[in-house]
Amino acid sequence: MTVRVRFAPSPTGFMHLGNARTALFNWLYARHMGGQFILRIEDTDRERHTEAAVQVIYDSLKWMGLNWDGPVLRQSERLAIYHEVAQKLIDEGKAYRCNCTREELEAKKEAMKETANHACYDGTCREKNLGPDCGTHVVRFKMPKEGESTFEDMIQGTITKNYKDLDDFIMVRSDGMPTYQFAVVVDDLALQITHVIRGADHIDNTHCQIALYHALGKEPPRFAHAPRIDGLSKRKGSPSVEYYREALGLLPEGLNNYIARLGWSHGDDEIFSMQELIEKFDICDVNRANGEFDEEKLKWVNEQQLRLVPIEEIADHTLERYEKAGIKVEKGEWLYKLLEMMRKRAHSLNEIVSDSLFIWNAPQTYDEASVSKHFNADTPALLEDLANAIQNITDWSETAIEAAFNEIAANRSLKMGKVAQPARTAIVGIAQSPGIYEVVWFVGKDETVRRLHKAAEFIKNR
RNA sequence: GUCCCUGUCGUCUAGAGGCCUAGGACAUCGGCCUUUCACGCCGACGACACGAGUUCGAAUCUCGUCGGGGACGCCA
Repeated sequence: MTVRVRFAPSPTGFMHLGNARTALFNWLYARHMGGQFILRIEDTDRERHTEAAVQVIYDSLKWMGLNWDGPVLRQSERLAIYHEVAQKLIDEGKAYRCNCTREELEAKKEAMKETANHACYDGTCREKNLGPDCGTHVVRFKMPKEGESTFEDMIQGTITKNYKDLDDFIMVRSDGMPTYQFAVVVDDLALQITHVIRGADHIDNTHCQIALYHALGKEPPRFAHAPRIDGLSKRKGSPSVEYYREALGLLPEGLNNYIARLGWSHGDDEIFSMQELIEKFDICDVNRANGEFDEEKLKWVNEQQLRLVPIEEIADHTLERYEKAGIKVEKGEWLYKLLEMMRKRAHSLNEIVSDSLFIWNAPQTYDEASVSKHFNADTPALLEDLANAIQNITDWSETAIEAAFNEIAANRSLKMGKVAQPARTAIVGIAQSPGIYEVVWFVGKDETVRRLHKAAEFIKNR
């Protein structure tokens, strides 16, 4: 039997990192097993469900590289089926209508909290056999009263619960919409889902759902409940995928790698390509305890990925960012060479772009600390000599540029730092950049010469 | 309150009774490299929650205690 898993988010308007990991685990398991990964949108009820919110899910998944198989299932389009199944269960005496009002329920629940240790529905309508004409009503599932419910979770192991602690949960609301609890089972059955991989907050629900499967005469799928990710909600903006893509400028491989390793591991391995993740991931290897989110490590993992992915991909991710910065670049050898230079030292895609803008934009001002450290009365002459040496270069290569620098340093008996740092400050605006020869090469001969003279003037006029 | 799950360095984890004086990674601290920043390299610090068992032997098995998380919606 081929593995069929699904990711079933409700469109809340942003992709929470916990959800993203659930999606990743499902996707990895499907790809690892040669199975299928289905996307389902849980949009029963809820005013907040907008198309924009649905689009966020698509965008996040696409960016992460988690492609889904087949059409997307929308719960809102399946109301007839839910009603049909509900009716069948009522006819078989496995579900019943309940016309208790919310107020009555509320009161009973309060009363029960005083006397009993749990607050289940008291079963007022359970044996009434109410017909469709009983007024405003919901449909409840008739939960077994005796014994216990047990299942083997692929991550958590054996999980047991007494039926007496389980409720006659509502399957169909009074407005006719199915509840999550009910719709999941109907849909997972329709989609022939074999493995349900989701967050651990659904563990208790699982017993209800398994009871439903049995009532429908079906075998439940296998369940795997992944632990939660802690430490996200306190940080502003950071729980969503968009934040890591935009504000932090991460590579999807970086986020995926980190998120996969949070709660899952493969020996001492830390860095995985997507392909390696698919090969090595197994849902059984996921840990049981909650994990604490650590942005520092995320950044480090991302840095490693920044050095590993194909340079063309780095280009794809930076093109738009350059455009936003007002720079027009095209994919090609020159850009790849630039990105190779930048990726070795950058921590994010954003940094690759922002730290390389000096190539197009001459410094408007000079960093104060760099100025006081590297500019002095002798500097103008030095920079002008250097400008002349560079002006005389005939073959524009890094070797030639290096030779020019060496010549200046030798003539003046200066250590290279005494030449390179003032030059760097003059050309970049700050005394921090990639190797100075590379920098000069990218800035270009004429522009370098211009900037050197300009800085010399600046120092003289101070 | 009731129920469910969970507990190895600050954090992510390796570990499936002897290989563990507990390994790796991030962070931190120190050093090296170097024309700067960063990278990289080397080193240091640092944990089996606690208490009883079982066993020749326990981080690994059992029970209890304490701690952490979750569920108790006509939300998903």
